[in-house]
Amino acid sequence: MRSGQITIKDIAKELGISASTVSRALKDHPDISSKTKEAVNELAKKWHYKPNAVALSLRNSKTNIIGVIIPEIVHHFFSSVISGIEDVASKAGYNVMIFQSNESYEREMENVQALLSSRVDGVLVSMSKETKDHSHFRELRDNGIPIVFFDRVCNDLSSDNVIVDDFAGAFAAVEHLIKIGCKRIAHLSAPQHLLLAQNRQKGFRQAMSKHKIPIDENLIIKCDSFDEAFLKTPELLALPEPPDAIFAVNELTAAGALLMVKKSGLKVPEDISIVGFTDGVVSRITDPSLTTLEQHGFDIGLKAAELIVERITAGDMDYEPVTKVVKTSLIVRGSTRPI
Amino acid sequence: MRSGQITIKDIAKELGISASTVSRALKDHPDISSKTKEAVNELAKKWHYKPNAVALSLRNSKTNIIGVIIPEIVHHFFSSVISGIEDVASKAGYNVMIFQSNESYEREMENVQALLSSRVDGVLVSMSKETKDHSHFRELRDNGIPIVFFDRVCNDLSSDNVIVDDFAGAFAAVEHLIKIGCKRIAHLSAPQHLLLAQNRQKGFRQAMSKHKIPIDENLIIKCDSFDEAFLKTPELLALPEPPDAIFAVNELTAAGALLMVKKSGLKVPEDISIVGFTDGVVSRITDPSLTTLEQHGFDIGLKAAELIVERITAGDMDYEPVTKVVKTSLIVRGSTRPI
DNA sequence: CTGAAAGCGCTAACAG
DNA sequence: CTGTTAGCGCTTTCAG
Repeated sequence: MRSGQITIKDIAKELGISASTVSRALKDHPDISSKTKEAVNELAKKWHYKPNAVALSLRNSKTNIIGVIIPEIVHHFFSSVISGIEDVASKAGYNVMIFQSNESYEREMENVQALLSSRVDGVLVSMSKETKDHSHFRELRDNGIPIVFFDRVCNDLSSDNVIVDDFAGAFAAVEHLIKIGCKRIAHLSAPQHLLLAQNRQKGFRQAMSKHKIPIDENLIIKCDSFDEAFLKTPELLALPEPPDAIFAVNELTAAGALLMVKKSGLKVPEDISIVGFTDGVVSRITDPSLTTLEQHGFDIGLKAAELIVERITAGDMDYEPVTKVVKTSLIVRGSTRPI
Repeated sequence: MRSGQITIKDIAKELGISASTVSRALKDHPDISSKTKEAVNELAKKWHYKPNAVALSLRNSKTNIIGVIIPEIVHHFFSSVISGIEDVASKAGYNVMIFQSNESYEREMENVQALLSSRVDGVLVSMSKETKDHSHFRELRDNGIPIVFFDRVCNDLSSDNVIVDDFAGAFAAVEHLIKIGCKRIAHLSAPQHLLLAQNRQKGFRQAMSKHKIPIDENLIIKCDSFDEAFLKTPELLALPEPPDAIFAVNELTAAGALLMVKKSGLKVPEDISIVGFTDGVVSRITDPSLTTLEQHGFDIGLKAAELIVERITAGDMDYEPVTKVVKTSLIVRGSTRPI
C-alpha cells in the first residue's frame, strides 16, 4: 500500500486526466461531463479519497477549527460547556481544539500562542483565575481572530461574552433563603476580581437589603472549594452568632459545607439551609441533595459556539460586541427547608 | 492594519531579502550572517511573527495534532483522561482535537472521517457502547494513522490499548466485601460486549469462587446508570433473599443504589455494603461516601498520549501492539462496614 | 552567505 | 468540456 493518503493527483493520474478536472468533478461542477464525474467519483469512493483539510486550510486561509481555552476540563460545568461547543461546532463543520490553562496565566499565554500558530478561525475562552492582563487576547483580535469569552469574562476588554446571570441567580437563591425564614445568611465567595464572583455577591447583598436584613460582614468569606469549605465552615459555625443558612458560590463548596455542618452535629435543613451554584452530579447526590442554581453549562457552550461561528462567517472584525446572558434556574431540593 | 497574519514573505519584503533567507535566519541556520539573523529576528519579534502551522503541516505531512474520540466529555473519568492527554500532548508539542461520539456508532464514524480529513498524526479512542464493527478504525490505520484505544477497547482488532485492570480491581473489591463478612453480593453490570464489563464481572465471579461463595445469578443484573439503579435496586431488595452487598460497575450506579437502599429504610453500611468503580467527585460526596476503585483516569490519559506520541515519532506502522494496564486502587470509605 | 525554484494538496482564473 | 498555471506559507535542494 502507498504511504500517506490518497490525493486528487493519484486519481488524476489513474484516470489520465488533470487534477483540476478531478477537483471539479468531485464538487459536481457543471462544466464536467457526467461520464468523467462518474469515473472520478467511483474511483474516489473505491480508494476512500478524503480531501486534505490541511491543503484546503492553506488555500482558503480558513482552518475550520475553533480553539477553546478553559481553566480545567475536569469540572462538570466546563465539560458541559465543551460538550455544547462540540455539538454546535461539528454541526457547523468545525473541529474543536482544546487547551487547558490549569488556572495559570503563563499557560494561558502559551495556549494563545499555539492558537495563533494553528491559525484557528475563532477562539472561545474562559479565563484563568490568575489572569489580570489581557494583552494576549488582544493579540488574537489584532490578528483577525474573533474571540468569545464565556463564564469567566474580561471586564475591561470590550468583547463578546456569554455569561450566566450570576446576579439574578444569587438574588433568587438568597431571596429563597429569606422566604423560608433564614435571617443570618453566610456567603462563601470566590476571589473578587472575577466578574462572576462580584455579581454573585451583589445578588446576595441586594436580596438582603431588599428584605431589610442587616448584612454581617463576618458572614461573607472567601471560600470557593471543597477543601476550603472543610476549613472555613467550622469557623463560621463557631461564631457567637452562627449562620442559619449558607449560600455558596459553587457546588463543591456547598457540598463541603454540607458535610461539615452535618459532621458538627447540626441538621440540614432543620438547623441550617444550604444553597449552592451550578447543578452538577454532585448536587443531586449529596444527602440531603442540594438546592442550587442550574447554570446550564451546555447552553452556554451552545450559545458561545453559535456566536463565534457567526463572527467567523461574517468575516468582519469590526463588530459591536454583544453579551449574551443565560438565565439560571433555582432548583429547590432537600438542603433548604420547606416554607 | 493588514488582514491575516504576518508571513515570512512580509518580513523578507520589508528587509529586501528573500523568503528563504528569512526562513533560515529564523531557525538559526549556520550559513546566515549574524547581521541578517539579527535583523530578521528583531523584525519577527516586533511584528509578532508566528509560523503558520498549516503551511508547515502541508509541507511536512505532519499536523502535530492528536485526535481524541470519546463517548461523552461530561463524565469525570473521561474528562480526567482528556486532561492527562492534553498535558502530555502540549508538552510534546501536539495539539488536541476533541470529538464526542455520544455513544453513537454513526457519530463515531463521522468523527473518524473528520479525523482522516484533518490528517491528524494519531488518534486516541474510547469506543462508543454501540460500536461492534471496527472497520472505520481499520481505515485509520490503513492510512498510516496510529491508534491507541483506552478504557473501552476493541477485542478483535489487534491494537495498542491502555486499560484499567478491571479484573484485578473487581476482584479486590469483591474480596474486600467478602472479608468484611458479606455473603450475598449483587453485581450491577454493564453490557457484556464491552471488554471492561466482561472483566469486571470475571473479577467478581473469581473472587466469589475463590472464597467458595455460591453465585446467585439473580444477583447479577445489567444496570449501569444512576437512573437505572433507581429502578433496579428496589427489585433486588425485594428478592426473597436480598443481597447484603452491592458491587456496582461504576460510580453513578453505586450512588443511585446507595440512595435507593437508604430510601428503602435500610442502613449503609450496617445492612448493606456498597462498592463502586471510578473515584470521581461523586464517590467522595455521597453520605456515607463510597468505597470504590480509583481508576486513575488522568494516568490513563498520560499513558495513552505517551504511547501515541511514541508511535507517531517512530513513524513506522509495522509495530507490535502493546497493552498497558493501569492498576486500580481500592479506596475504602464509609459505604462498606469495617472488618 | 544568499537567491531562485520546486513542491506539499487543492482550487480558480484563464485559456483553449 | 478540459488542461495549464499560479498561489496559499514554508522549507530545502541546487546554484551562484
